[in-house]
Amino acid sequence: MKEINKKQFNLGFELGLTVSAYRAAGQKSLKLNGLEDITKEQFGILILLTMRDGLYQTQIANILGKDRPNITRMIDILETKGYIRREKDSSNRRILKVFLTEKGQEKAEIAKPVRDKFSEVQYRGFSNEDIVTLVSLLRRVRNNFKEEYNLEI
Amino acid sequence: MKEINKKQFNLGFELGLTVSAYRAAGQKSLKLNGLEDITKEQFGILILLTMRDGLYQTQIANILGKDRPNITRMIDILETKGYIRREKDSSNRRILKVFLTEKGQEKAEIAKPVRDKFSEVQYRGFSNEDIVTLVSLLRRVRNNFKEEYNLEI
DNA sequence: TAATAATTGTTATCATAATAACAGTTTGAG
DNA sequence: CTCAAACTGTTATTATGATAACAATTATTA
Repeated sequence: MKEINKKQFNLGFELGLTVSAYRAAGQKSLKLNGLEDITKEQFGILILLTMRDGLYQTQIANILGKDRPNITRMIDILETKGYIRREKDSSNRRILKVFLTEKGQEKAEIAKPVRDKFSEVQYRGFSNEDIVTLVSLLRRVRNNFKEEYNLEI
Repeated sequence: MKEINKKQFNLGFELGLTVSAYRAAGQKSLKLNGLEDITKEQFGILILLTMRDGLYQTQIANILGKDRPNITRMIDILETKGYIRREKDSSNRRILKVFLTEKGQEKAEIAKPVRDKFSEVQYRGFSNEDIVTLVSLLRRVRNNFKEEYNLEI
Protein backbone atom coordinates (compact mmCIF):
# COMPACT_ATOMS: atom_id res chain seq x y z
CA MET A 1 0.00 0.00 0.00
CA LYS A 2 1.17 3.50 -0.85
CA GLU A 3 1.93 6.10 1.79
CA ILE A 4 -1.35 7.20 3.31
CA ASN A 5 -2.40 10.70 4.26
CA LYS A 6 -2.43 10.52 8.03
CA LYS A 7 -4.76 13.50 8.25
CA GLN A 8 -7.54 11.47 6.74
CA PHE A 9 -7.05 8.81 9.39
CA ASN A 10 -7.06 10.93 12.53
CA LEU A 11 -8.11 8.35 15.05
CA GLY A 12 -9.20 10.80 17.73
CA PHE A 13 -11.54 12.47 15.29
CA GLU A 14 -12.92 9.16 14.03
CA LEU A 15 -13.37 7.81 17.53
CA GLY A 16 -15.11 10.99 18.60
CA LEU A 17 -17.54 10.83 15.71
CA THR A 18 -18.16 7.15 16.23
CA VAL A 19 -18.87 7.58 19.92
CA SER A 20 -21.20 10.48 19.11
CA ALA A 21 -23.03 8.39 16.56
CA TYR A 22 -23.17 5.50 18.98
CA ARG A 23 -24.67 7.65 21.68
CA ALA A 24 -27.09 9.42 19.37
CA ALA A 25 -28.24 6.14 17.87
CA GLY A 26 -28.64 4.60 21.30
CA GLN A 27 -30.66 7.49 22.58
CA LYS A 28 -32.78 7.61 19.45
CA SER A 29 -33.52 3.91 19.54
CA LEU A 30 -34.72 4.34 23.12
CA LYS A 31 -36.84 7.30 22.14
CA LEU A 32 -38.43 5.40 19.26
CA ASN A 33 -39.60 2.87 21.80
CA GLY A 34 -40.87 5.30 24.41
CA LEU A 35 -37.96 4.64 26.73
CA GLU A 36 -36.41 8.09 26.74
CA ASP A 37 -36.88 8.78 30.43
CA ILE A 38 -33.49 7.24 31.16
CA THR A 39 -30.25 7.21 29.24
CA LYS A 40 -28.35 4.59 27.34
CA GLU A 41 -25.78 4.39 30.13
CA GLN A 42 -28.44 3.94 32.77
CA PHE A 43 -29.97 1.15 30.71
CA GLY A 44 -26.60 -0.54 30.76
CA ILE A 45 -26.97 -0.83 34.51
CA LEU A 46 -30.55 -2.12 34.35
CA ILE A 47 -29.70 -4.74 31.76
CA LEU A 48 -26.63 -5.85 33.69
CA LEU A 49 -28.81 -6.32 36.76
CA THR A 50 -31.23 -8.54 34.84
CA MET A 51 -28.32 -10.91 34.44
CA ARG A 52 -26.68 -10.45 37.80
CA ASP A 53 -29.05 -8.85 40.29
CA GLY A 54 -27.55 -7.84 43.62
CA LEU A 55 -24.15 -6.74 42.42
CA TYR A 56 -22.61 -4.04 44.53
CA GLN A 57 -21.61 -0.71 43.14
CA THR A 58 -17.91 -1.27 42.66
CA GLN A 59 -18.66 -4.48 40.79
CA ILE A 60 -21.04 -2.64 38.51
CA ALA A 61 -18.41 0.01 37.92
CA ASN A 62 -15.76 -2.55 37.03
CA ILE A 63 -18.00 -4.59 34.77
CA LEU A 64 -19.22 -1.56 32.87
CA GLY A 65 -15.79 0.05 32.71
CA LYS A 66 -16.87 3.15 34.66
CA ASP A 67 -15.64 4.67 37.89
CA ARG A 68 -17.34 4.63 41.26
CA PRO A 69 -18.42 8.26 41.46
CA ASN A 70 -20.22 7.96 38.15
CA ILE A 71 -21.94 4.77 39.19
CA THR A 72 -23.04 6.40 42.44
CA ARG A 73 -24.62 9.21 40.50
CA MET A 74 -26.32 7.02 37.91
CA ILE A 75 -27.67 4.74 40.59
CA ASP A 76 -28.95 7.77 42.49
CA ILE A 77 -30.94 8.69 39.41
CA LEU A 78 -32.23 5.15 38.87
CA GLU A 79 -33.19 4.91 42.53
CA THR A 80 -35.01 8.23 42.43
CA LYS A 81 -36.96 7.01 39.42
CA GLY A 82 -37.82 3.82 41.23
CA TYR A 83 -36.04 1.36 38.96
CA ILE A 84 -33.54 0.00 41.48
CA ARG A 85 -33.03 -0.16 45.22
CA ARG A 86 -29.92 -0.31 47.38
CA GLU A 87 -29.66 -2.84 50.15
CA LYS A 88 -27.05 -3.00 52.89
CA ASP A 89 -24.96 -6.13 53.00
CA SER A 90 -25.05 -7.72 56.43
CA SER A 91 -21.64 -9.38 56.15
CA ASN A 92 -19.80 -6.28 54.95
CA ARG A 93 -21.15 -2.95 56.05
CA ARG A 94 -19.20 -1.03 53.42
CA ILE A 95 -21.18 -2.65 50.66
CA LEU A 96 -24.46 -1.62 49.09
CA LYS A 97 -26.02 -4.27 46.91
CA VAL A 98 -28.15 -3.07 44.04
CA PHE A 99 -31.39 -4.78 43.02
CA LEU A 100 -33.95 -4.13 40.35
CA THR A 101 -37.39 -3.17 41.61
CA GLU A 102 -40.42 -4.64 39.88
CA LYS A 103 -40.71 -1.46 37.89
CA GLY A 104 -37.04 -1.81 36.98
CA GLN A 105 -37.51 -5.40 35.86
CA GLU A 106 -40.39 -4.42 33.62
CA LYS A 107 -38.38 -1.56 32.18
CA ALA A 108 -35.43 -3.82 31.47
CA GLU A 109 -37.65 -6.36 29.77
CA ILE A 110 -38.98 -3.70 27.45
CA ALA A 111 -35.44 -2.49 26.82
CA LYS A 112 -33.94 -5.84 25.90
CA PRO A 113 -35.34 -6.20 22.38
CA VAL A 114 -34.41 -2.59 21.76
CA ARG A 115 -30.87 -3.34 22.76
CA ASP A 116 -30.82 -6.45 20.59
CA LYS A 117 -31.99 -4.49 17.59
CA PHE A 118 -29.34 -1.89 18.32
CA SER A 119 -26.65 -4.56 18.54
CA GLU A 120 -27.76 -5.95 15.22
CA VAL A 121 -27.65 -2.54 13.54
CA GLN A 122 -24.14 -1.60 14.63
CA TYR A 123 -22.58 -4.65 12.99
CA ARG A 124 -24.90 -4.79 10.00
CA GLY A 125 -22.95 -5.94 6.97
CA PHE A 126 -20.03 -7.03 9.11
CA SER A 127 -18.59 -10.51 8.81
CA ASN A 128 -17.48 -12.19 12.01
CA GLU A 129 -13.97 -11.52 10.87
CA ASP A 130 -14.71 -7.80 10.52
CA ILE A 131 -16.00 -7.70 14.08
CA VAL A 132 -12.98 -9.47 15.47
CA THR A 133 -10.70 -7.23 13.44
CA LEU A 134 -12.34 -4.02 14.63
CA VAL A 135 -12.28 -4.98 18.28
CA SER A 136 -8.74 -6.26 18.18
CA LEU A 137 -7.49 -3.13 16.43
CA LEU A 138 -9.12 -1.02 19.13
CA ARG A 139 -7.47 -3.16 21.76
CA ARG A 140 -4.12 -2.73 20.07
CA VAL A 141 -4.51 1.04 20.20
CA ARG A 142 -5.36 0.79 23.86
CA ASN A 143 -2.35 -1.39 24.50
CA ASN A 144 -0.07 1.06 22.76
CA PHE A 145 -1.25 3.82 25.06
CA LYS A 146 -1.08 1.60 28.09
CA GLU A 147 2.51 0.64 27.45
CA GLU A 148 3.76 4.08 26.49
CA TYR A 149 1.94 6.06 29.14
CA ASN A 150 1.55 3.46 31.91
CA LEU A 151 -2.22 3.76 32.09
CA GLU A 152 -4.22 1.88 34.68
CA ILE A 153 -7.02 1.24 32.22
CA MET B 1 -14.64 -18.49 11.14
CA LYS B 2 -16.76 -20.15 13.80
CA GLU B 3 -19.62 -18.41 15.53
CA ILE B 4 -18.18 -15.76 17.79
CA ASN B 5 -19.29 -14.90 21.29
CA LYS B 6 -20.85 -11.48 20.78
CA LYS B 7 -20.38 -10.63 24.45
CA GLN B 8 -16.65 -10.52 23.98
CA PHE B 9 -17.07 -8.04 21.15
CA ASN B 10 -19.37 -5.50 22.75
CA LEU B 11 -18.55 -2.48 20.67
CA GLY B 12 -19.94 0.08 23.09
CA PHE B 13 -17.74 -1.29 25.82
CA GLU B 14 -14.66 -1.39 23.61
CA LEU B 15 -15.27 2.09 22.26
CA GLY B 16 -15.75 3.41 25.77
CA LEU B 17 -12.49 1.91 26.97
CA THR B 18 -10.64 3.09 23.90
CA VAL B 19 -11.89 6.63 24.25
CA SER B 20 -10.98 6.58 27.94
CA ALA B 21 -7.49 5.36 27.13
CA TYR B 22 -7.20 7.91 24.38
CA ARG B 23 -8.14 10.73 26.68
CA ALA B 24 -6.00 9.50 29.57
CA ALA B 25 -3.00 9.05 27.29
CA GLY B 26 -3.53 12.46 25.78
CA GLN B 27 -3.78 14.14 29.13
CA LYS B 28 -0.78 12.25 30.46
CA SER B 29 1.37 13.10 27.48
CA LEU B 30 0.53 16.76 28.04
CA LYS B 31 1.36 16.45 31.71
CA LEU B 32 4.70 14.80 30.99
CA ASN B 33 5.59 17.89 28.99
CA GLY B 34 4.39 20.47 31.47
CA LEU B 35 1.37 21.36 29.38
CA GLU B 36 -1.36 20.27 31.77
CA ASP B 37 -2.90 23.70 32.26
CA ILE B 38 -5.21 23.07 29.33
CA THR B 39 -6.89 19.95 28.06
CA LYS B 40 -6.43 17.72 25.06
CA GLU B 41 -9.59 19.12 23.49
CA GLN B 42 -8.47 22.69 24.01
CA PHE B 43 -5.15 21.85 22.37
CA GLY B 44 -7.10 20.62 19.40
CA ILE B 45 -8.34 24.17 18.93
CA LEU B 46 -4.89 25.73 19.36
CA ILE B 47 -3.30 23.36 16.88
CA LEU B 48 -6.08 23.88 14.37
CA LEU B 49 -5.52 27.63 14.62
CA THR B 50 -1.80 27.23 13.89
CA MET B 51 -2.89 25.88 10.52
CA ARG B 52 -5.88 28.12 9.90
CA ASP B 53 -5.80 31.18 12.13
CA GLY B 54 -8.86 33.39 12.06
CA LEU B 55 -11.50 30.71 11.66
CA TYR B 56 -14.81 31.60 13.20
CA GLN B 57 -16.42 29.52 15.87
CA THR B 58 -18.87 27.56 13.78
CA GLN B 59 -16.07 26.61 11.41
CA ILE B 60 -13.98 25.39 14.32
CA ALA B 61 -16.93 23.39 15.58
CA ASN B 62 -17.51 21.75 12.22
CA ILE B 63 -13.87 20.96 11.60
CA LEU B 64 -13.39 19.43 15.04
CA GLY B 65 -16.71 17.60 14.97
CA LYS B 66 -18.06 19.41 18.04
CA ASP B 67 -21.10 21.59 18.55
CA ARG B 68 -21.23 25.34 18.95
CA PRO B 69 -22.06 25.56 22.65
CA ASN B 70 -19.06 23.42 23.48
CA ILE B 71 -16.79 25.48 21.28
CA THR B 72 -18.06 28.66 22.92
CA ARG B 73 -17.17 27.23 26.30
CA MET B 74 -13.74 25.96 25.34
CA ILE B 75 -12.90 29.23 23.63
CA ASP B 76 -14.02 31.12 26.72
CA ILE B 77 -11.48 29.13 28.70
CA LEU B 78 -8.72 29.62 26.17
CA GLU B 79 -9.47 33.35 26.02
CA THR B 80 -9.44 33.65 29.80
CA LYS B 81 -6.06 31.97 29.84
CA GLY B 82 -4.80 34.34 27.20
CA TYR B 83 -4.14 31.81 24.44
CA ILE B 84 -6.63 33.14 21.89
CA ARG B 85 -8.61 36.29 21.17
CA ARG B 86 -11.94 36.87 19.47
CA GLU B 87 -12.28 39.53 16.83
CA LYS B 88 -15.47 40.85 15.26
CA ASP B 89 -15.81 40.43 11.55
CA SER B 90 -16.58 43.71 9.83
CA SER B 91 -18.41 42.17 6.89
CA ASN B 92 -20.66 39.92 8.94
CA ARG B 93 -21.51 41.09 12.39
CA ARG B 94 -22.73 37.69 13.53
CA ILE B 95 -19.24 36.27 13.24
CA LEU B 96 -16.42 36.18 15.74
CA LYS B 97 -13.08 35.22 14.25
CA VAL B 98 -10.66 33.45 16.53
CA PHE B 99 -6.94 34.15 16.51
CA LEU B 100 -4.02 32.80 18.49
CA THR B 101 -2.28 35.31 20.73
CA GLU B 102 1.50 35.25 20.91
CA LYS B 103 1.22 33.22 24.06
CA GLY B 104 -1.09 30.85 22.22
CA GLN B 105 1.31 30.49 19.33
CA GLU B 106 4.15 29.64 21.68
CA LYS B 107 1.97 27.13 23.49
CA ALA B 108 0.92 25.47 20.25
CA GLU B 109 4.53 25.24 19.12
CA ILE B 110 5.44 23.42 22.31
CA ALA B 111 2.42 21.18 21.89
CA LYS B 112 3.11 20.11 18.33
CA PRO B 113 5.91 17.63 18.96
CA VAL B 114 3.90 16.23 21.85
CA ARG B 115 1.00 15.67 19.52
CA ASP B 116 3.28 14.10 16.92
CA LYS B 117 4.68 11.69 19.47
CA PHE B 118 1.15 10.87 20.56
CA SER B 119 0.10 10.22 16.97
CA GLU B 120 3.04 7.91 16.54
CA VAL B 121 2.23 5.95 19.69
CA GLN B 122 -1.42 5.30 18.87
CA TYR B 123 -0.61 3.52 15.64
CA ARG B 124 2.60 1.85 16.81
CA GLY B 125 2.88 -1.55 15.22
CA PHE B 126 0.13 -0.76 12.73
CA SER B 127 0.64 -1.24 9.03
CA ASN B 128 -0.90 1.33 6.75
CA GLU B 129 -3.45 -1.29 5.91
CA ASP B 130 -4.34 -1.72 9.59
CA ILE B 131 -4.93 2.00 9.90
CA VAL B 132 -7.15 2.14 6.87
CA THR B 133 -9.02 -0.93 8.06
CA LEU B 134 -9.65 0.46 11.52
CA VAL B 135 -10.89 3.80 10.31
CA SER B 136 -13.07 2.33 7.61
CA LEU B 137 -14.64 -0.15 10.00
CA LEU B 138 -15.46 2.72 12.35
CA ARG B 139 -16.99 4.60 9.45
CA ARG B 140 -19.07 1.60 8.53
CA VAL B 141 -20.46 1.42 12.06
CA ARG B 142 -21.29 5.09 11.87
CA ASN B 143 -22.99 4.61 8.53
CA ASN B 144 -25.08 1.78 9.88
CA PHE B 145 -26.36 4.02 12.65
CA LYS B 146 -26.87 6.91 10.29
CA GLU B 147 -28.99 4.89 7.94
CA GLU B 148 -31.04 3.10 10.54
CA TYR B 149 -31.65 6.01 12.86
CA ASN B 150 -31.43 8.96 10.44
CA LEU B 151 -28.69 10.72 12.36
CA GLU B 152 -27.43 14.14 11.32
CA ILE B 153 -23.86 13.21 12.19
C1' DT C 1 -39.93 46.01 0.10
C1' DA C 2 -41.68 43.32 3.97
C1' DA C 3 -42.18 39.16 6.17
C1' DT C 4 -39.97 34.88 6.96
C1' DA C 5 -36.25 31.76 7.38
C1' DA C 6 -31.55 30.69 8.38
C1' DT C 7 -27.13 31.64 10.67
C1' DT C 8 -24.06 32.81 14.63
C1' DG C 9 -22.85 32.91 19.12
C1' DT C 10 -24.60 32.49 23.65
C1' DT C 11 -26.96 30.82 27.87
C1' DA C 12 -29.12 27.27 30.48
C1' DT C 13 -29.80 22.59 31.66
C1' DC C 14 -28.87 17.77 32.28
C1' DA C 15 -25.82 13.85 31.96
C1' DT C 16 -21.27 11.74 31.61
C1' DA C 17 -15.99 11.47 32.46
C1' DA C 18 -12.37 11.94 35.54
C1' DT C 19 -9.87 13.19 39.68
C1' DA C 20 -9.22 14.25 44.58
C1' DA C 21 -10.57 13.83 49.07
C1' DC C 22 -13.33 12.02 52.84
C1' DA C 23 -15.73 8.85 56.52
C1' DG C 24 -16.77 4.40 57.70
C1' DT C 25 -15.38 -0.22 57.48
C1' DT C 26 -12.48 -4.22 56.82
C1' DT C 27 -8.04 -6.47 56.21
C1' DG C 28 -3.54 -7.60 57.21
C1' DA C 29 1.29 -7.00 58.81
C1' DG C 30 3.96 -6.65 62.77
C1' DC D 1 -4.12 -7.37 69.32
C1' DT D 2 -3.03 -2.87 67.17
C1' DC D 3 -2.41 0.20 63.83
C1' DA D 4 -1.59 1.18 59.13
C1' DA D 5 -3.27 0.07 54.64
C1' DA D 6 -6.90 -0.97 51.57
C1' DC D 7 -11.72 -0.94 50.26
C1' DT D 8 -16.51 1.11 49.54
C1' DG D 9 -19.46 4.57 48.70
C1' DT D 10 -19.95 9.44 48.66
C1' DT D 11 -19.22 14.42 47.79
C1' DA D 12 -17.10 18.15 45.32
C1' DT D 13 -15.02 20.06 41.35
C1' DT D 14 -13.76 20.76 36.52
C1' DA D 15 -14.47 19.76 31.76
C1' DT D 16 -16.93 17.73 27.92
C1' DG D 17 -21.24 16.11 25.25
C1' DA D 18 -25.75 17.16 23.88
C1' DT D 19 -30.12 19.64 23.43
C1' DA D 20 -33.28 23.59 23.66
C1' DA D 21 -34.02 28.24 23.40
C1' DC D 22 -32.73 33.03 22.67
C1' DA D 23 -31.11 37.75 20.52
C1' DA D 24 -28.80 39.73 16.88
C1' DT D 25 -27.87 39.54 12.27
C1' DT D 26 -28.16 38.13 7.48
C1' DA D 27 -30.37 35.84 3.57
C1' DT D 28 -34.42 34.56 1.13
C1' DT D 29 -38.76 34.76 -0.87
C1' DA D 30 -43.33 36.19 -1.64
